[in-house]
Amino acid sequence: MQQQYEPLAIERDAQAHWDKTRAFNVVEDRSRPKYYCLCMFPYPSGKLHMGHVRNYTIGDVMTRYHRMRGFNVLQPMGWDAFGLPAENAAMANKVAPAKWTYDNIAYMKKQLQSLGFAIDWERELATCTPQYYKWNQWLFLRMLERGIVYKKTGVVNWDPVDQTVLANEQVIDGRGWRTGAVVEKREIPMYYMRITQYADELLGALEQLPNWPERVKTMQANWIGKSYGVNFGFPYEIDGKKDVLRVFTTRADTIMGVTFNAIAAEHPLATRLARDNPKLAAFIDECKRGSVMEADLAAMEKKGMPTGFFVTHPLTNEKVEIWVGNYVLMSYGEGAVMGVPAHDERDFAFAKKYGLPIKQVVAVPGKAFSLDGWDEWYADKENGRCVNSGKYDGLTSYMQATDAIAADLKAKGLGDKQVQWRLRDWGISRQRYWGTPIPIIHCDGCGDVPVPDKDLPVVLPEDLVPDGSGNPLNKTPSYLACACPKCGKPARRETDTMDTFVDSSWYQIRFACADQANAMVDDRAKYWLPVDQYIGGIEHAILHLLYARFWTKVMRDCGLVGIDEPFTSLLTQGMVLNHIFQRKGEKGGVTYFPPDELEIERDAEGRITGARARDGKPVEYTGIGTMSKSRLNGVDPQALIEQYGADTARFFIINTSPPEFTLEWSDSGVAGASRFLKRLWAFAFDVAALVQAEARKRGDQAGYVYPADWAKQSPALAAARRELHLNLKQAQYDMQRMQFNTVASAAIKMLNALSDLSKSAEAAGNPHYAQLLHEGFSILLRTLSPITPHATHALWQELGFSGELIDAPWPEVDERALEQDEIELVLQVNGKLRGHLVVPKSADKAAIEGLALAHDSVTRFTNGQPPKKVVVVPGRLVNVVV
RNA sequence: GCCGGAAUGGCGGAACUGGUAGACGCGCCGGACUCAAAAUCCGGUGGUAGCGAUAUCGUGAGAGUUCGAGUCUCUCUUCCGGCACCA
Repeated sequence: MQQQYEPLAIERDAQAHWDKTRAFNVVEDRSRPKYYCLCMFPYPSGKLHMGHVRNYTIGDVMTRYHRMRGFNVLQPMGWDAFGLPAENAAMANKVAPAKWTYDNIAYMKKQLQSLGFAIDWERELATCTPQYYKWNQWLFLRMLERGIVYKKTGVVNWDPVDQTVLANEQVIDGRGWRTGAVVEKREIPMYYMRITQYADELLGALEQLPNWPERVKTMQANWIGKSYGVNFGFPYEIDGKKDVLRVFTTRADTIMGVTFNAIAAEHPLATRLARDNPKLAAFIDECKRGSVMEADLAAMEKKGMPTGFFVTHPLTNEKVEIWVGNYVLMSYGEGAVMGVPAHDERDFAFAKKYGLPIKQVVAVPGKAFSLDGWDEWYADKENGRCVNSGKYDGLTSYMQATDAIAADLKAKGLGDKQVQWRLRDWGISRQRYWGTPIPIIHCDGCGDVPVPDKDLPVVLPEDLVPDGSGNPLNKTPSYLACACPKCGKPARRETDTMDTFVDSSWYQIRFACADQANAMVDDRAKYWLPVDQYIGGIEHAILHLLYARFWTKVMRDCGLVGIDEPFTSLLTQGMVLNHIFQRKGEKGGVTYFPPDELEIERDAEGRITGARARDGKPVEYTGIGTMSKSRLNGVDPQALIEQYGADTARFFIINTSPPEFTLEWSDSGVAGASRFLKRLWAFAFDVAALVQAEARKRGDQAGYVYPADWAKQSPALAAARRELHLNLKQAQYDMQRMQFNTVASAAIKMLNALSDLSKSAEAAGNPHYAQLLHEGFSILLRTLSPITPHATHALWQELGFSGELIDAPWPEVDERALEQDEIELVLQVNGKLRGHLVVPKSADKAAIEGLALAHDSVTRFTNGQPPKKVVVVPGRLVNVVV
């Protein structure tokens, strides 16, 4: 072994060893508790970025730590391999998406392996393989049978030049990203998954996820958006036909105050009324156009136009005019709202603007209603009573009146209480090539026919190269042509593919049995599921995590898995940030500069003020932000590993910030991490030499019997050993609560304590000094091993510890090492620190009080007067109150 | 607007159940080694006053509870994230 720290060689050897011994390949073992640690799998975009490295390092620390604690740990890895970027790359490079994707996977896998993650690579999967997506198709068909999948028309972005459907991210300022053509909205048939059927459970079960971050649960709850109210209708007659205008309201108690109704521009009634009203038609057009401009939406002025058409109030039979309002959303509720200006702030503003009547129907005692301006209490649900409301007068408005009014509406057959959700069903059809084929065949005679199970998978041809003008599957007769499974006549295959969120909704389940060719899941899933710890970016807080939860519940209801929730614990890691440097051009353009190519300038206190580029000219410092390609402030993990090694990269990432915080990149911080590992390495070799020399002197190799009472041997040794075990105790606690940065700190402190001891005079001649270093390194290397597995693996052998480090148990704290014969207490007078007091361990409260009161630091402040009170906190402090 | 989170030295951050604020790392300052630089090692490093022991102020602001508050309660400010003409 090299005395020089050469991370690349050390890491290569350790990785080769783990690989050869299949160290991280796991099988079900009921004799041990299992621990399934999963990081969100990467999209194979080409190469790893620092966010990946951080994500997988955090996961690896957890994996290795739990392994040491005796768990049977599964950490798998796979590839979220379908998706749009492959098609874009294909167009740019004229390579098939399949080849591009598989090449990227091969490269990124090498990168992951060079970081030394404890991954079971035998379970590796890629979602773009038929072995995987067959089961997307299979479950799709089961969902179709159960009515969870259904077909309806949906709106898509249509590029009229390329004759293709665009994803939302391909629409820039309302225009196609390639053609610049104004994007049109088109209605096409699509498949939907009835996630709304599970809305209640998806919302309610959030409470049973105590180990999910609060904000993720809140985001999901908002997204699902449950509200209680009443759905009812205003009868009307048009073209000789009777109908009702349905609205949803959370304030049914204010129905008696309705003075108008507003409907969305896209509402069918609006379309009908515009037929004989050109002014209205123009207004509706304006509304539809306006809504495209997302940015203005929030600040948009509330506008409306009367239609001259009246509906009947269901309880008073009064006539109520319909308005078209630009603020009414077609996509929420019924696309129509009742207008109660007296008790809704927005309606109030609308009524004032257009001179509509305002009718108070709720009163709060002691508050006066005025038409002059809005007051918060007008919308008070808690304290109001109904007024001007006929038979409802006097009822407490929200509770009693809502019930009474809903009952009356129900009796008339015009409405009832209803729960309204913001959540929509999940449209999964994508008019794209690089995705899971939807297993449907279109037959002129039989309609849409599901592909029979025996014909699965419907295999996606891998040699097509998209050119941007629509889905290439539509131009591939060999794919399109098929026989109808029902009647046998020639038919046409569906060419839409599934949303890639489908792929990632259940990969965590497939990892349990990735090699199972005959079923979607098998019994092994029962052992491994659910995932004990899931780790990934906050950007997936809503969609991915919600879809995965939904999918798990569907699989449960199909009898495929026995769990309700896929992820027991969730950790959302923070983003990786770096400094941003730029120079503004004469024409206002901005040029960015990579931080590592600049001479950084700092002020007297070390703050960055600016920089100088290689051309000698100044560059402006604009602060920190996420690493991004466009801002050139990304750090390439590959270069980092090549320069410093994986252990340094891992140690820096773990040590610099807690996992959930953002991580600010710092080149000097990386250098610091490297310095620590070099110091560890060099000191370990000194210790190894000393230990071997001692063993030779003793003439036995049998190892050590540590002395029972270190304190008697030497105060310095006892103090160092105490420091060691104190830090171990801290590291243990911090591992449990996933605050890994302080685990790294504890390891540094352990090394500092041992190396300080090596410089003390007391250590030199002490017969137990080598023993303490030996014990110290056995603890230090194990504490550090989840973070920097390679260097610790090599040093474990160098120091002659038995077995392999990855099989060594997590070290145990020796509580006796923490005990002290004398304890230093903090002396406070009136809560302020005034000095320190050393007392024997055995001293009781009275004795401590006596010593404290006699202490100089106290008598200085007491002026001989007796104290009002003395607070003694055992083992901590004495506070004298005067 | 609503919901969630946060605010601690020059910087990242530590302080678990209220009990020595600033651990550890980075940066900075000084020193050693060197012809010199890099690397490495040693020492210092919240502000103010003082040669010093020490005093005093100090965890976004203000109040409160307490012998004692970064930590608990209330009010406010700022920042970050999410959602939102949601009926």
